[in-house]
Amino acid sequence: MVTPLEKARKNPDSMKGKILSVARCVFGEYGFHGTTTRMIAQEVGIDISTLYYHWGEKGDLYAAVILDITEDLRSKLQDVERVIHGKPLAVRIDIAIDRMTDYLFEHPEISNLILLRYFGKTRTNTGFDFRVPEFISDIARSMDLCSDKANVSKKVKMQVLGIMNAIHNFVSGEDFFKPMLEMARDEYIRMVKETLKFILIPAFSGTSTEGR
Amino acid sequence: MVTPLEKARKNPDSMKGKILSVARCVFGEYGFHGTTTRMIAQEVGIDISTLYYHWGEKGDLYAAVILDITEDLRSKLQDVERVIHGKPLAVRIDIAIDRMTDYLFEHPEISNLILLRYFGKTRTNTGFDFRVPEFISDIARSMDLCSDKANVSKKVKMQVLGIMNAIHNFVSGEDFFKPMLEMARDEYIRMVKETLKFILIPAFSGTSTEGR
DNA sequence: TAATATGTCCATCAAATGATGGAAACAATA
DNA sequence: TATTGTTTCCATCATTTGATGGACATATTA
Repeated sequence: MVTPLEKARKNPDSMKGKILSVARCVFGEYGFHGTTTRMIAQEVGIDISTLYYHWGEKGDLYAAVILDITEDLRSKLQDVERVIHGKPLAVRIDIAIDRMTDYLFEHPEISNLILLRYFGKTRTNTGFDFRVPEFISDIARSMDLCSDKANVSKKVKMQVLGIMNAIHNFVSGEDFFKPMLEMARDEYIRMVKETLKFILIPAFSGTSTEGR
Repeated sequence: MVTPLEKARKNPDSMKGKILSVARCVFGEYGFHGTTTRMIAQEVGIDISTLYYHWGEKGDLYAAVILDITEDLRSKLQDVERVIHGKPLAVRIDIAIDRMTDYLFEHPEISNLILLRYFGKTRTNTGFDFRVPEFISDIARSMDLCSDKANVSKKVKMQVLGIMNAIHNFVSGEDFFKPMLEMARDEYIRMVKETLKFILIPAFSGTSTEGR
C-alpha cells in the first residue's frame, strides 16, 4: 500500500506533488491558521476543489506537509552524518553547521514549519507523529556527544535541541533579522555560520563527551 | 495624552487591563490568526462587543499586546542590567541567564509572542514598531560584549540574537520539549538553565570582548 | 432627582473560509 | 468509437469570524 504522500514525493511534477510543494511554503510562512486552502490553490493556479480532491481536508494536507519535511530533514541528517563520520568533534560540528545551514537556507520552510510547530498551537488538534525524539537521539549519536549510544541522556538531548534550534532560528528569522541588521542575504548566511560556530564550538570541543 | 495601553497597564484590574492580560496569553498560545476575538472574550467572561468597545479591532488589540510585552521585557532587562553591572563576564552571563529564564518561565507568553513574531507572518499587515534593534544593542552593552558602546557591531548583534533566542526557545517550547524528555516542570527549568550556561558561557568567557 | 456619560450585552451583518455535489473535460482502454 | 475511469472546475453550502447598532444597565454629576 502506497500512501498519498509517498506518491506525491515520488512524483513532484504531478498535481499532488505540486500542491504539496506549494503547501509546504505557504503553511511555512503563515502557519496553519494563517493559511487558507484558497491561498494554496491560487498559488498553484488551480481551483480549490482540485486541492480537496487530491488531499482531502486541510488538516490532512498539513499533516502530509509535516511528514514530508520530516522525511527530508531525516534524509539530510543522514547525509551529513556520513560526511562527518570519524572526524574530530570540533570538525564534525564545523562541517555539520555548514551543511545544515546551507541546506536549510535553501529550504527555509522546513525551519519555519518546525519552529511554528514547537512554539505555536493549533485549535483543531492536528496531532500526529513528529518523530523529534528519534531525531534528537540520532543527532546526538552521530555527533558522538554521548558515551552510551543506546541511551542518550536528557542532558545531551537538551544540548542537541539547543544546537538545532539555534540553526532553525537564524534560518527562519531571516526575513526579520536580515533587514534589522542591514545585511544582504549572502552576508547574513555567512554571519549566521560564523555566529553559530562561535557559540557552539567552544562549548562542545573543550569538554568530555558527556557534558561538562 | 494617555494611550489606552498606558491606562490598561496602570490599572490591571480594569476591564481594559483584564482583556489585555488574557489577550497576551491567548495570542501567545495560538498566534494572531489562530486566535479569535471570541476566544479572548470567552476567556475573560465577557461579551465579544465589550472587547471591541475597549480595544477596537483585533489588530489594534494585538498591537497593544505586543507593545505591552515589549515594555515588560525592556523593564526586566533594565532590572537585570543593574544586578550584573560591574561583575566579571562569566558571572554576568550566569546571573543574566538565571534571572531572565526565571522571569520568562513565569510569563511564557512573552517568549511565545516574540518567537511567533520572528518566525511567522500575518496576512493582514500588523506592522508596527517592535524595537528589537534597540534591545539588542542595549543587551550587548549591558553584557559588555562590545568595545565601542555607541556602535555595536553586526557580529555582536548576531551573538546577542543567538543568546536571546536560545532562552526564548526553551521557554516557549516547554509544552513540546518537556513531555518529549519526560521531565517535570522544575526539572525542565533546571535543565534549561544548565544547558544554556553549558553552551553560552564557554563561548563568551574565554575570549576577548569583540568576538573570537 | 434628572440628565449625562460610561460600560455591557443581545441580535445581527457581511465577508471569509472549509468543504462538497455535480457537470464538464480529459485520458485510457475495450 | 463507445465505455469507463480520472481529473478539473463552477456553483453553492454551512460555519466561523470580524465587526457594529442599539437597547439596557450602571455610574457620575448637575
